Amino acid sequence: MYYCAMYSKELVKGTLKTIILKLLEENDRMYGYEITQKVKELSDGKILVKEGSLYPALHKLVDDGLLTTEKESIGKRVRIYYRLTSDGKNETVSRLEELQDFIQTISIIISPRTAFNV
Amino acid sequence: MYYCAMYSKELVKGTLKTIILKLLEENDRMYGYEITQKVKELSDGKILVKEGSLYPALHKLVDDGLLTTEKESIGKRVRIYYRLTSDGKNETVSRLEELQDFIQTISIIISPRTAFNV
DNA sequence: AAATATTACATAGTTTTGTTATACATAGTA
DNA sequence: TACTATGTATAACAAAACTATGTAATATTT
Repeated sequence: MYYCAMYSKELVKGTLKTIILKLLEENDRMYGYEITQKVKELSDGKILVKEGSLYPALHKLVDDGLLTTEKESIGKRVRIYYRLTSDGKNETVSRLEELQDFIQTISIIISPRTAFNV
Repeated sequence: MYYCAMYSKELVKGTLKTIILKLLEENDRMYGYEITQKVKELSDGKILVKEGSLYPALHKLVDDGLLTTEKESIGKRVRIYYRLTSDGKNETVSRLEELQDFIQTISIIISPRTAFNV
């Protein structure tokens, strides 16, 4: 499982935590594997989150007080659900605003410019 | 001078080389300092490329055969112009396509979803 | 019944990328 | 004189994600 199958590694960097926060904003609570599948689905298989990326990121978000965890037993298996804290909700909003602004800036830079519109 | 003044560091990562290539695609040849100023201008001061980011990136692009250099003396000062090679032109096109595709994917992921449009 | 794939979490080691800080040097301005 | 702008350069460090690996339960296929 790869965080990036279609896109070069560098390109995708820095968006994972924001994506996690965004998904938790609209899904109340999710567990790790569920997040990987949701990203895969939404990106049409173009972004495949690896465990080696996901779990460190989730643990960091918990350490930073943005997420809380709830352990749940599914048969003999343990599942760890993640949920946004109040701080996490605020952080999600500001990170999404930043990402949207960044996308707009990058779009301007890489959009074609000619002698007419410079 | 910072590569990222307004945006969190992680977010901006991975786009610098593509930005450099794009600027050289439309400007025939540019020197380092000129690139930093152009990015600053186009991003409205939101992306400030640092020397420590720029020159290693430029050298890497030269090593990879995507750019060639031309030294020029301006008074007693030496200025190094960079220009796309044939490979560099091809690489620019594919990198721009990839970045545009990626932006679209990310936009889908972070766009609001409700019970109505899932 | 055995083999394989999927679900589910976890981490050590490495690589990539960019930043911070610093260095050298010329030219213009307060 | 000191500061700012122009101009190139690199060593040391930090952040982020990847590769590879490990454990283990469940479901599916052969």
